[in-house]
Amino acid sequence: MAVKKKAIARPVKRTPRRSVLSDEIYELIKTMIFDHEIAPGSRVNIDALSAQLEVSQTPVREALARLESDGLIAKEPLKGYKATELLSIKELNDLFQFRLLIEPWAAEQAARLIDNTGKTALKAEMQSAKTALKFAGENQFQALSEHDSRFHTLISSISGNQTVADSYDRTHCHLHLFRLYMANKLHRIDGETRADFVQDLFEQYYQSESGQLAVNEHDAIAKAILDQNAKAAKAAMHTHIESSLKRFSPAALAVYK
Amino acid sequence: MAVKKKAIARPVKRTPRRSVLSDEIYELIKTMIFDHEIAPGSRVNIDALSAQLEVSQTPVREALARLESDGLIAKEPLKGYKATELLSIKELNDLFQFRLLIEPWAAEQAARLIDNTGKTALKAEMQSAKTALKFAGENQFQALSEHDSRFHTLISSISGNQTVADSYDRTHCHLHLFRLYMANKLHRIDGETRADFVQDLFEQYYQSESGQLAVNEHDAIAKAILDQNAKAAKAAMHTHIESSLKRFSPAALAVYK
DNA sequence: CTCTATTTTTTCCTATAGGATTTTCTAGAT
DNA sequence: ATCTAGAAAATCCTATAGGAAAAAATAGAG
Repeated sequence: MAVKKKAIARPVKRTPRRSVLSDEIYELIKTMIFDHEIAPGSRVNIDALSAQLEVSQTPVREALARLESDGLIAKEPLKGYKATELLSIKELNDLFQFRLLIEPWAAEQAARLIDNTGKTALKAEMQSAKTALKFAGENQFQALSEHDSRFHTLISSISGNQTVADSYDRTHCHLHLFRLYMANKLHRIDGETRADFVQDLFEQYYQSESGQLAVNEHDAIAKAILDQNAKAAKAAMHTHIESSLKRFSPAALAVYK
Repeated sequence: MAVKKKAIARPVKRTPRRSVLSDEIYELIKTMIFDHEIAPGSRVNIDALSAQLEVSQTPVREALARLESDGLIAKEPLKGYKATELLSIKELNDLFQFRLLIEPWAAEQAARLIDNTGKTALKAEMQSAKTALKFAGENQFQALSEHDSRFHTLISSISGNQTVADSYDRTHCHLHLFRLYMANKLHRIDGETRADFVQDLFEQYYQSESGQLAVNEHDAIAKAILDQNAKAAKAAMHTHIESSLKRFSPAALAVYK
């Protein structure tokens, strides 16, 4: 029954403590990489990072270890961590080749195995895509990019094969693609004319006609899956990925030229 | 110029300090999972583990975070880490389905792109397989299992697509298969007759005729790749994986019956 | 002016202590 | 005898300090 009257004016920084801190930090750092707050190839200082995020080093180290497994951070022993570089042309092609091996099959299986819960989720996701198209400029890119990521993850999940779904998630392909986009955006701020050109190429991918085009392709995939037409779903996914690479390639080439 | 005469009788446990400690710990714990020193489904106590390995908690926590990304350890927030369970029948099938998507393509590409360095490595690996067949009993299983793992990793590497090779490595499929084998071996020690039956099924996979069979299939794959016959390499790999699943399935079924 | 060697600084890496949450054990009541 | 409630123990999770190694900077000699 001791009177607990410490009354320390402790800053209320951590409100109710929602979950595990290291998981939060993991997501935070991933977002920082996403947003180029941690630039590709730049070194990641553990002390500075933990100070900036106002946590101890331990959760930061755990998060970095996981990000290293994900291939987003590279560790050089006794030197420190650094963010991985942007995808090279070859790596971009490799990534899309990998997707061609995985995703058409996943779409095919999804068409075969989808249930009512899955159908509802898929319909809702396509609805959000149409909403996204109404935005303009940066918002549209952001919204469509997020839809794109959720769409592909959803299908690999509906495929019912967790191994396949996990292997797809671990490529973090949308994160890599978005980083390429961001790299150009930042170049543009520097006022380089070449970058303007590249930027336009990127915007072709999601915005205006091409944005509509990507959503149309998603629509074709979704329709085939909802109709449980496995063959059509597989073909539509294959076409979509190849188109997607074609839309990306010139932009990527320009970055490395 | 102070006389540094501390002369503490410190135990010489860390000889020359070869590399990074957390990497060492990562490999150590992975081996412990491999060998069922950490049994499937059992809890992993950080305090106990760090005491046992004679290091602090930090490198252990880093290693566990990476193993969680690998899917070998599961973290339940505020409850602790535990080793993942053995593969279920469905997960076993999913894993082999995944391999069917990846590996035949990898073999095909390997046949197209292999250079002299790759050819030398592949020949050497096949030589080691023949040596492995000379062993008996447990040694043979161990040697063939390790050859099997190296063989598949080598081909995915020669394919030239790092994304594909990484995604294959991260499935840790040989580790999972070996854990199934070990589970039976331990059951057998308990003297259960059912386990004896299962054990026999497993030994059919690698030992005696089946051991020879697996190596023969590897030989066919290697020959096709060395001949740079892409189509044959793809077909041979496909056949091999399907055969492999057939050899494993009855054993896995028996475990879960 | 350039190269080398030493000092300084940075940064990783490890160890230990304390707070918070969950689990387990014991005691009491129905 | 069984179930519930409270206390005790175990364990995870976070924070901070100190030691070790490598990188950077500076000073000196050629």
